[in-house]
Amino acid sequence: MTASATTHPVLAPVVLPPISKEDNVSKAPAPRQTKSRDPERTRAAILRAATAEITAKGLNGARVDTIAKRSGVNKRMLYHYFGNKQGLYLSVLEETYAAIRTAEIELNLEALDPPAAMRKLVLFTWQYFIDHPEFLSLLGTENLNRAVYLKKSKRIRHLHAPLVGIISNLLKRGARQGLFRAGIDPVDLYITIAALGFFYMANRHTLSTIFGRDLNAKPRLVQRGKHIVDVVMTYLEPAEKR
Amino acid sequence: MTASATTHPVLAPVVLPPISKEDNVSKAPAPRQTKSRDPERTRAAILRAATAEITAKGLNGARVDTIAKRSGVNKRMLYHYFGNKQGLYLSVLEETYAAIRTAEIELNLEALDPPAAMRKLVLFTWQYFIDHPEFLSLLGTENLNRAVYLKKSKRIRHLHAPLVGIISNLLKRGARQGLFRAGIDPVDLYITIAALGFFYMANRHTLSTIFGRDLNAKPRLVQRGKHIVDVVMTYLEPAEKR
Amino acid sequence: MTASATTHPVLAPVVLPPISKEDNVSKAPAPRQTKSRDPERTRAAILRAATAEITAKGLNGARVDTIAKRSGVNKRMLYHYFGNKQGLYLSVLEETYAAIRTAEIELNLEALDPPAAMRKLVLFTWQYFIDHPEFLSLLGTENLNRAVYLKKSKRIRHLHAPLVGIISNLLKRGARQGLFRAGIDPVDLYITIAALGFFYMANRHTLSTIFGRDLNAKPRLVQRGKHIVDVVMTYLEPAEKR
Amino acid sequence: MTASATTHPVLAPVVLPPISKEDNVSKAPAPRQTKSRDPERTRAAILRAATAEITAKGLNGARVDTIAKRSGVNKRMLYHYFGNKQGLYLSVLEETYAAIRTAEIELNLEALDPPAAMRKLVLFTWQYFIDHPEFLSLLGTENLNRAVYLKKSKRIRHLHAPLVGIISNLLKRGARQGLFRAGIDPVDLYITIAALGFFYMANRHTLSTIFGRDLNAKPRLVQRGKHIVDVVMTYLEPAEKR
DNA sequence: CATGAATGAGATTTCATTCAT
DNA sequence: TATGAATGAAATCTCATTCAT
Repeated sequence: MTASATTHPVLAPVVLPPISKEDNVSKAPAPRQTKSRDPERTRAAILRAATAEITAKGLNGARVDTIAKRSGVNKRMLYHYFGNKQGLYLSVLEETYAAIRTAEIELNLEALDPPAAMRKLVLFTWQYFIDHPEFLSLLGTENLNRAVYLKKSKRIRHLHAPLVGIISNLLKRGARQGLFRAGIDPVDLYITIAALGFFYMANRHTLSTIFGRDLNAKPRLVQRGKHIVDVVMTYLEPAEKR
Repeated sequence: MTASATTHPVLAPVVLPPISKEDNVSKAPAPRQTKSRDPERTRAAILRAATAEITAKGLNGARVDTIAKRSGVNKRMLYHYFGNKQGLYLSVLEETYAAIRTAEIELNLEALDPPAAMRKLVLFTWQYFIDHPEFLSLLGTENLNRAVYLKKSKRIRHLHAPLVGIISNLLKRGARQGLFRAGIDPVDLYITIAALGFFYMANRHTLSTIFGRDLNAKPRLVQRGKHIVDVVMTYLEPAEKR
Repeated sequence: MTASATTHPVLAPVVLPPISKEDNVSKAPAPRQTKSRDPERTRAAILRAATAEITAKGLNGARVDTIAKRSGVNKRMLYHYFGNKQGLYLSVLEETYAAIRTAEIELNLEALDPPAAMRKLVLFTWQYFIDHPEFLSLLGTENLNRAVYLKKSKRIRHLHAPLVGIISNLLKRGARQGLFRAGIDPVDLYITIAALGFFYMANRHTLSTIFGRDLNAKPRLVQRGKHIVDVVMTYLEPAEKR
Repeated sequence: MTASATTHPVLAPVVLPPISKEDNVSKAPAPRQTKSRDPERTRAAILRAATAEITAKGLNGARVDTIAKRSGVNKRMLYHYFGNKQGLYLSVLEETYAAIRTAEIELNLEALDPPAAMRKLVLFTWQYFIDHPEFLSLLGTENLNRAVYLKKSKRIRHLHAPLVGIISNLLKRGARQGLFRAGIDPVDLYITIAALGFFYMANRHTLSTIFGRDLNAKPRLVQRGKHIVDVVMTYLEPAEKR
């Protein structure tokens, strides 16, 4: 069973709005705002610039000066609001995780029948990775650090209970209706769903090089989406159906 | 269909010998070798230390001084053999890629029937990721760099043709015998096989944190191996079988 | 000859009330005073916080932000009342010197017979150093600066004439009555009296460390007081008595 | 009993050679030594410049750039040899303490009769404070820091046992011969000896200002030396003699 | 009078690389 | 070949002071 083309977000693009597009951050310094005195705005500007810089170059490669310049804010403010580079990084991490977890909840999967809900989740996840390379980069950076920053953040750990609950309910509903295999662990399944998209997108540069294919080409992205749905839905089919 | 326990490398540990174990690199400086005058040995020592340092901290986080100290070799030698830090990184990258590709070829998959060969490949890949965290780290680092170093290396690009050939042959043989679906692309399939293990292992630190599970625990690794085989083999089954 | 215990301020504690105890300055910001509009109070709060911060960390180590926070007063007020950090420091210096000189005059030494008056002065000085570590710190800081701030303050220089007068009278009275040696210079003597306590208290941290004794322990302080009185009174005895 | 003028180090100047004169450190950068490659010399140059800068301005007031410039050494070397500013400060502290303790031992007090030995020690100490203002400054700085650096240094703590031993022996010898009071504690006495000179010299800037006397004037220094000897020797006389 | 965000100058520290020995 | 001291450029971070509100 495959995803129907009409609902496919890559073919019918931008079904799911990007939350914080990297593209919005221009390299040129923002026009001097002559003492804006708007703390929230300043904080947000720094965070936006930091996300772009850190996800592009990693925590070690990112330059505080560059972040300050891009955000159009005095460097000193960066320390005022975030303490130091690491504090800034932690905030970027928290915001970035919060964004995807919030978007997932807003999918409202409870309202759909289990297979449709599952396809929607799988495609959403895939599309999210396409739209948010910064999320992928950040995961890579954080894992290189053995998640030391993530472990410091209480906020992040509490973000994930809802996700597991949603998937768990979905699997139970599906199993009760005889549409899904029984006994599937929601965390295992989520890891598999994420894995199929993450590896492709996060490693698109090396994979494109070693396999001599442009994995970023739009048709390939569409095809990969179908493939992922295919793999997951096949796996979920109850045994008697096979 | 699941992997039989008797062939499972995690249960029957260390079926595949690690090629360049990170563990071998102690943090203490190597015993002074009093003018070793053994170029190959010096080169290898530098490379080993550099692999450990770079995969632990990324290219930007790695310190040239630390690499020199760990390898017990004078810093000047490092520049003598590898030109600069980037050259050293490139060599690390090449060696690391060569190791996995060589190991794959040595699996001798042509000698097995298609499903057995496929299971072997899937489990090998999974086990390799478990044994070689440095490979995962390097991929992460290199993708953060948008594969700029990889693209410079002619050596690496030529390493991958055999892999695609092997998988392609395997799929064709299986399809001819009615054991696999037809029309599966070998690159797509390899990406899926790698994805299912890579994401889990590369992101084990963040995933363990956000889901409150120790993904490094041995029983979970065994279970994940079975899950991956299950997903892949189910996907490969021909339609009429389902 | 030793000080009698009944008049000893350490044994009969808190004979002389502390004027600006460091202890009163809590590290937590003072409760927001919602637009106090009480200039004197504001000034005093700043001065108290500044004394604590500057004497704890020196002029260079003190932070204007910290002083503002501790005093519960806006930073701008600090500049309003004291001009700048140096002006604030100068005010702290003046207040601190004024406090000890005022307390000395209030001893009313003229009313006592010379030996009793001298013992009272010596013990007062010793006790004052115990109760006012901030005074010792400030002297240290100011001398590191070669007294440049002190020299700017007309107020401070005029504070000391009375002290010299009091000691001078005391010595003359004692010599006339045959109780003290003749020809002792009051400034020399005051420096000696202060020296015997100052060095012990100001350097108690280093001295405790290098000699492996806790010089801050109360019994030791009592004993040191006796020792100082002993040294001074022995020195003052007329030659024929020895 | 007073010190005889003929042996007085201020009158017969420089009896005791200064160990590390601040004067030797010129403010102008040392002539570029074109890659001297003499580690000991480099280390010493940094230490000399650091001692001058830190004792003149305190730890917080001292500038790493200035130290580098004055020592004619690349700033980076400072971190190479001493880790950071605090490490450099600790080394300065250790060297400075070691210098006075070494000089004390070289007095060879055991060879003199007790009163002569005591006078020599008292005058040495006084003269040392005159010749080494950097020692006084450093004590002040360190006490402002509550001796946190000193406490870290094992080296310094072991330097002081000999000093206490020497004084202790001296007092015992003197008491046995009926020349000194019995029962005097060597640490108490040393603190008193040091106090009488330290306070005068360390606080000479403030004291000169508030008392309107130039305490740095040579005749006054001579007189103060006599006074200190007088105070100490009077105190040590056995009771029956008085 | 009151607030605390914002600033610029300058502080400490880091690091890949070179070079005298 | 081998050593590790030395370097310059640039990184992160600090701080007294000012200024819009």
